Amino acid sequence: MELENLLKKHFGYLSFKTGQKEAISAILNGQHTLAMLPTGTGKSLCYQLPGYVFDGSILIVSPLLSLMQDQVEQLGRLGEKRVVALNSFLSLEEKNYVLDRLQDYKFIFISPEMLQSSFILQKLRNLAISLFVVDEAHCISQWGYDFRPDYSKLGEIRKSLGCPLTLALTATATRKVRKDIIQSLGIEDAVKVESTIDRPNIAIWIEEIEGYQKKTDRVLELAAKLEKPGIIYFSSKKMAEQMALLLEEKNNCNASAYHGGLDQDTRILIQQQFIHNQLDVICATSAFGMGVNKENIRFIIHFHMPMQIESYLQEIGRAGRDGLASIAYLLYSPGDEQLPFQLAESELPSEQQIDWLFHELEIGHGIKGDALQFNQGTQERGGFSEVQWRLVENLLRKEAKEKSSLLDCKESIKEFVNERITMKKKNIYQMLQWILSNRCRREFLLNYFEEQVTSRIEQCCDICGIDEKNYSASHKLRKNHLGKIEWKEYLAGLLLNSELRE
DNA sequence: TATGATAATTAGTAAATTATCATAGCGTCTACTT
Repeated sequence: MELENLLKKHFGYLSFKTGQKEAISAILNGQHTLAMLPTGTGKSLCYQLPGYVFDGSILIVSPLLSLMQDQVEQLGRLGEKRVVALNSFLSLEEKNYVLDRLQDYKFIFISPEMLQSSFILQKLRNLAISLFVVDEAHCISQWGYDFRPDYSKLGEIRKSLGCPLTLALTATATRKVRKDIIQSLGIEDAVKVESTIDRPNIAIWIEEIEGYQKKTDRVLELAAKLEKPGIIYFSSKKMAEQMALLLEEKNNCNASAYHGGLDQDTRILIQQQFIHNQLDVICATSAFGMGVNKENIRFIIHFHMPMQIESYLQEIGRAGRDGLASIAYLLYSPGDEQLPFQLAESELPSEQQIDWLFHELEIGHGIKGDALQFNQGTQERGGFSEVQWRLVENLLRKEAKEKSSLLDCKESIKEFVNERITMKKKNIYQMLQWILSNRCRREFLLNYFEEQVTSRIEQCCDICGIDEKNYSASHKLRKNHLGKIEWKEYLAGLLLNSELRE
């Protein structure tokens, strides 16, 4: 059957979006594929459609529980019942039930952590997997080295599953990250489907603002003026909370904070409220956004700078999925880069901590046979954070297998940590360089992803010049003058603006 | 978590030491698993 017919039959669409057809054709040809498709262009279709062509099951590695739930529901709405998410939401009974009937499921979603369970892996080995999918594959590169080490083990997992046909999906990956993904998964011969990272309907505006208080005032001003809904990104949970309160008090707008420190239920609730237009503004940390399919987000403000250009693009990419004009502000105060630098260092263990740990190992809290055993509380006494400890444990286990002496182990762990810190710092410097540059913002970003500017757009960036009025709430009112006018909100906005000027 | 203001304590009723409390603080992100 023609691909278009399949598309119509199972999904009700008449034509493919950019890149979808190329990726799907490659998969159906039996070629490993790395597909870099812009956000909101239906990446999931790239494995859903082949699911109806292939006989076996599709195994999808997904980074977030909420993302898995979303995908399960989405497939459910399309009338597909053979879907399951294998994660900790399942009770033990449910999990056993599912594991006993794996072959009955067409689409199986799973986290990289779950794949580390030998019991589950054994069950999966007995299953006919026709396609192994890594969704949000840049996580391999972004998280795999330290934050979620299980991401870096997907290549091994894939091998132990018999090297099934593989599809890696992502929206933003530099050439280096793409290479990293391909190497890590062991799919060197993969077909690459690459589309531009440019989002012409998102204007980019960078503003240098002296001091923290002025920045706060500017955010309040922007949030009052700009057409909503919008997201404001922070690198601090506390700041996100404070700003949400300020927005509610001073701007009388529906705002809420969102960060990893909130419990699961609250997070789901806030995300739902935002998607259903009950909230105008989300004050978030980097925890918010992945898998949030909201079409009409009109602005993104960065109160703090992200730690790398890829993260910035992912975050602003959440605006304007409907194709309408949207704007991304980044507010920079000299010295802001200190925060990401400190974060980068605190994620990894220090040299002293590593020395201390190896001293512990030498004096007998050491290696028994193959197993590394630490006394309880070693993590605490060494002052290791959860992330640092996980990283060290993982590295030790890996290095102990390969290296003969403790000293060799120590040196190679130090080397690894140094390399990571250098990498992270380099990323921050590049971000900073972009902020401080006076070249066209878009051109710089495109070049960073080794793309060229093909055409100049009218509403580009602060360097090329844009008309800020295009993005204000009152502009929308004029534009929709013949339609429904929400006077109450309009007047409230005017009032707030005049209050702010005083 | 340090800082500073105020209060309480003490063989010595004036001044130094210690206790208590409120407050500001260059600011610290990301997920899965039992």
